[in-house]
Amino acid sequence: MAKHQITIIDIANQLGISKSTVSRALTGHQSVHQHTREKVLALAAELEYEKNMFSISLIKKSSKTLGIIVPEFSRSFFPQIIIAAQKAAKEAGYDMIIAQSNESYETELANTKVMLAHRVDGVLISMTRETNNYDHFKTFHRKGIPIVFFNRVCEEMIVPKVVVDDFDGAFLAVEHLIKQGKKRIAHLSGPETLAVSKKRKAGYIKALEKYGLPVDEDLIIHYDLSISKVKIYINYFLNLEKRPDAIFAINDPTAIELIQLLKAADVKIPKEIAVVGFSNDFAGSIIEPSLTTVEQPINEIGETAVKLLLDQIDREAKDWKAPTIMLKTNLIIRNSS
Amino acid sequence: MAKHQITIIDIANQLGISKSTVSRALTGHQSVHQHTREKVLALAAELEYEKNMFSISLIKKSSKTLGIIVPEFSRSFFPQIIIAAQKAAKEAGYDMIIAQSNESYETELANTKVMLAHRVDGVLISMTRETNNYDHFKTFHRKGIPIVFFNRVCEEMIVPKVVVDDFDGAFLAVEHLIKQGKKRIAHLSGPETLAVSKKRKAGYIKALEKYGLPVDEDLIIHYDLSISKVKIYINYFLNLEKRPDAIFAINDPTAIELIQLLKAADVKIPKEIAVVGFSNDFAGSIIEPSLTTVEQPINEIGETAVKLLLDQIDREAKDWKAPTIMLKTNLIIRNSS
DNA sequence: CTGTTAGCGCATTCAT
DNA sequence: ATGAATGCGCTAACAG
Repeated sequence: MAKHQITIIDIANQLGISKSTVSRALTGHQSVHQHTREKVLALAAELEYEKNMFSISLIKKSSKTLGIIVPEFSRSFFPQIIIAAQKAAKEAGYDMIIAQSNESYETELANTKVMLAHRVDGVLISMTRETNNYDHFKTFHRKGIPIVFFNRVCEEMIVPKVVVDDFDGAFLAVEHLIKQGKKRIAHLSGPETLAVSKKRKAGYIKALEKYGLPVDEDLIIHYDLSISKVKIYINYFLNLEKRPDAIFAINDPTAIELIQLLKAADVKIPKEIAVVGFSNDFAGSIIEPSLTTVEQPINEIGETAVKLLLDQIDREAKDWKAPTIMLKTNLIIRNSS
Repeated sequence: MAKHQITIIDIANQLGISKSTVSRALTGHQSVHQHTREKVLALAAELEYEKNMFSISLIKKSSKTLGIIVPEFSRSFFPQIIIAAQKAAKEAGYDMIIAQSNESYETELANTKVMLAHRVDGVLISMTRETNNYDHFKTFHRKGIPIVFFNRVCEEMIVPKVVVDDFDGAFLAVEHLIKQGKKRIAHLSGPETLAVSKKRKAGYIKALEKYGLPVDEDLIIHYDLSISKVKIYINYFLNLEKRPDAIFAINDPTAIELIQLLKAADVKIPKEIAVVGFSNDFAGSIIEPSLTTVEQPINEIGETAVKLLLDQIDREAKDWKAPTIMLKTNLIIRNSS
C-alpha cells in the first residue's frame, strides 16, 4: 500500500532549487547559503522528509548498521548485552540488527544470510551450542566484513574476541566450595566443543588440584545444555555410591534447574549438596536457596565488543588486530553454598 | 575497510553475458536458457554472491522488512513475542528489525526514526509506560506505513491491535482469591495511562462487586512500574490499620517483588497475604512460594500481530480494517494464593 | 554558493 | 532468449 515517500526532489521542486542544494543543506554541508538551508530544513520538517538510507548505503557502500547474532535471548543475559551493545553502537552512529539463533546451527546460518543481505558493516557473534562448522563465519571474513566474537567464541578463528575469565571464575567458585568444607565436588559441564566448557572445567580442576582433592572423572559430566536433560544427570549423581557434596554448574540455568530438582528430591542445599552457577541470571537471586554464582560484567562485554568491531571497521585491512579481551568475573556468594 | 562486494556485473563479465541476463537468471525468470541459468547460478555460488538489498529496495520501494518496538526485553515476555513474530514474518519472506525503548519515551521516539530510515514495510508496537503523546506513531500512518499495536496499545488510535482479555484475566484472578476466602484484596496497579492498567483494574472491581465485597480505594494503588518503588507500597499496605489479606499485582515482576518483600517482612504467603500476578514470567515458577498468575498466549500474540500487519501491507489503503483481536488468558494456580 | 552530470546495484521495459 | 537503456533516491565530482 505504501504512499509516495517524500524525496529531496519534492523539496527541490517546491523550493525551485536543485536537488543537489537540497542534499547539501540536509547533510550540513558548508557551502550552502544560510537562507537556503533554513528554507530546506523547514520544508523537510513540514513534509516529514526522511532520508532513504537505501540510496545512501548504495553510494557509500556502508549501511551504518551493525549486526548481532546471539544463541538465544529469552532467559539469559544476552538481552542485557544487546542493550549495552546497541547503546554503544548508537553513540558511534550505527544502528543494530538483532538476530537470535534459538541454539540452532541452521538458524544461525540463516541469520548470517540476513546480515549479508542487509550489508551490515560488521557483526557481533556468540555461537550456538551446536555450531562446529565455521564456514558461514568465514564468509564474513572473505567479504571483508569484520566480526567480533563474544562469550561463545570460535577458538579456531583468528578474530577479535571478548570473553570473561572463565578459568579464573570457575577456580574461584570451586575454591569457595572447598573452603566451605566440600570434598566431593561434581561438575556439570557443557558441550566439549564450547570454549567456555573447557575453560571452566580447567578452572574447576585447577582448584581441586591446588587443594589436593582428587579429580574424579565420575563426577564430571558433559551435557548439551538442554535444560530438560539435567534431570538425567542429577539422578546419576544422587545414585552414585558416594554422592557428591557439591555441584559446580556450567551456567545459571543449569544450576537453577539443579536446585529445583534437588529440592524435589528432598536434598538439603547447601548442607548435603551445595550448588554454584555461572553468569548471575536474574532467576538466581529469586530462587530459594538463592544461587551462589559467578557474575559477568555484562555491560562491559557489550561495550567492548562494539568497540573492537568499530576498531576493525575503521582500520585498513592490512593492519588488522585480533586481540582477545578477557574481562574479570566476580563471585557472588548466596545461600546455595 | 570492506572489500569489493560481488555484483551481477562481475558475474556477467566473467561469463561474457549481459547483466540483465544474470539478473533474470538470479531472480528465476522464465525466459532464460537452462544452460545459461545453470552457469550463472554456479558462478554466483562460487563467488558467494549476495544480492544487494539496498538497490532492490530502492527499485521496489519495499524493504521486505518489518519493525518491532517493545518497551523492554530483559526480564519480561517480550523476547518470546519477538521470537514468535520473527518466525511468522520470516515465513512470509520478511526480515525483522528489533528495537527496545527501555521504557523511555525519548528512546521510543528515536526508535521510530530508525524504522523510518530503514523504510520498514510495517511496524509492530508495544508502547512504553511513559508514552502519552502519539505523534510519532501517527507519522507512520501519514506515510502510509501500517502499524499494529500489541499488549501496550494506544487506545486513541484506530489501528489493528492485539491484546489479551485483561478484564477477564483479572476477574478470574480475583475471583480465585475470593474463593480462597480472601476478603480484603488489594490491587497494585500500573500507570492510569496504560490501557492494561484500566482493564485489569476494571476486572478486579467487577469480581469484588460480583461477590459483594466492598471496593476500598485505600486498597488500590497506581504506580509507575519502577520495581524499586514496590517497597513503598508494600510498606503502606502493611501499615494499614486493616491489612489486606491478598494483593493482585498488575504484572509478574511486581508480584515477584511483592513476594520477596513480604518474605523479608516475615509475612506468611498465602496465609496472611496471598499474591497473584499477571503474565506468567519464568521467575514466577522459580520463586517460593511459586506465583499464581494469569498466563498470556505469548506465541499467539506475536503471530497474530504479524498476520494483522501483513494484512494491512497487502491491502489497498482504501479498505483498511482496524480489528482488535482479544486473546484468551488462562489462570495458573500455584502456591502464592 | 549552486546547478549539472554521473553512478551506486539492480529490475525492468523495450528492442532485437 | 538476450542485450541495451532507463531509473529508483541520493551523493559527489565538476563546472560555473
